[in-house]
Amino acid sequence: MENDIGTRLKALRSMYGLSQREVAKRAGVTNSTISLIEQNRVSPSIDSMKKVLDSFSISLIDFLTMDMESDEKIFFEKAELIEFFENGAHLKLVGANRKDRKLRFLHERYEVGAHSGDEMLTHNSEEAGIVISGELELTVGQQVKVLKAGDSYYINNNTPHRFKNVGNIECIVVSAATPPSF
Amino acid sequence: MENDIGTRLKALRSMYGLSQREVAKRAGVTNSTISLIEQNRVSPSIDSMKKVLDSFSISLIDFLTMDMESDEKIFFEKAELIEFFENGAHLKLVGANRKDRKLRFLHERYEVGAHSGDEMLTHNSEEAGIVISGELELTVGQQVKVLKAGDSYYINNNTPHRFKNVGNIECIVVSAATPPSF
DNA sequence: ATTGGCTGTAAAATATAATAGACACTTTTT
DNA sequence: AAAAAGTGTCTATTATATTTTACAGCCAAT
Repeated sequence: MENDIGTRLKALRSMYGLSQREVAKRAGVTNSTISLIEQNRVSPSIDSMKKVLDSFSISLIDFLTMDMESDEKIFFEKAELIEFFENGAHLKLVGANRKDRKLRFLHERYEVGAHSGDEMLTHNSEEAGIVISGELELTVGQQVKVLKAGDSYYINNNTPHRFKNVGNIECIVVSAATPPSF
Repeated sequence: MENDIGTRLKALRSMYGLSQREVAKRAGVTNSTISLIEQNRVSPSIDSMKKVLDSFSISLIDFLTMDMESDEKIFFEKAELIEFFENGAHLKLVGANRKDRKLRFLHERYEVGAHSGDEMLTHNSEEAGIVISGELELTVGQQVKVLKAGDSYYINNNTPHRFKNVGNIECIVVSAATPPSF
């Protein structure tokens, strides 16, 4: 990011939630100086700039190279998560736009009688989940269990498993796995 | 390296072999400014500093992080190369202090009748050399050749070879090999 | 030898950064 | 509600950076 000194300083200060006066006090300069720099009304001397950055305990190099804002989206409204259909369930992936995700975090919706299929699923990842509403029959290896709202599961790496909604209402599950398979 | 702005600028200018006036002209500042900065008499504004560095086409970040001087020694006087004895020859290795050398560059001196021994030498490296003075009998595999001043050789990887001074004066050879075995 | 050109530094003048104090607005406290 | 505290910006003043001009020293050319 190639923005000017003033914009950078304002962003940095905002990251720390400090006022210009607080930064100025810590840096041993006046708050007017901070204001003038942030407005790019002056080009600070290197010594002054260092004093200001010392109040954040960062170097001039770090200041010039750091990424001031992440464009990773943190909050998603319900309507924002795009639903897709896989393994008998309607799935919504949280953080689908994130680079280098370490998690696959899903909202799963099973209609009455829906199931993942006769074939067992296996993934090279650990998975955990919880039933939010409805009843889910979960088969893990040779074990079968009907999970109700509040019941949860944790499946190890490469363990065959499958799901089925055995209730009379749709079933909602929230699950997570790492590393992500998608 | 954590030295001050002035010292850094002076070192940078020296690397380019430019005068203060030439740098000033290119940067669009006065030579007095350059002088004052280099003496650390002033702390330049960030804008001024950038103008100066633009004349070298480097960024402030690069300026603050670059290594101003390499401690690799480039020139060695004759007396500086320490002589050691190996394989019948008195050897001097050029650049012995260099880290991560890719070359073994030797000055070799064979006394009259000296030789590398009955055993053939093999190295996992390619080697080339030239006879500076005297006569060297070089055996490479089954081939034998007497090399005089100006004659040279190139030996492939792992080819058995040996040397012998068959003249009546000491023989001088300069050789190089890569990758270096020492 | 003298002259000319190049080099970096110094002092005075000018320009700009930094300061001190005031202002208007917002938020919090009483 | 009013008062107090907090916020960033503005203006005039002070401090410091930058410029202009001059200087001394060194080296090369004549």
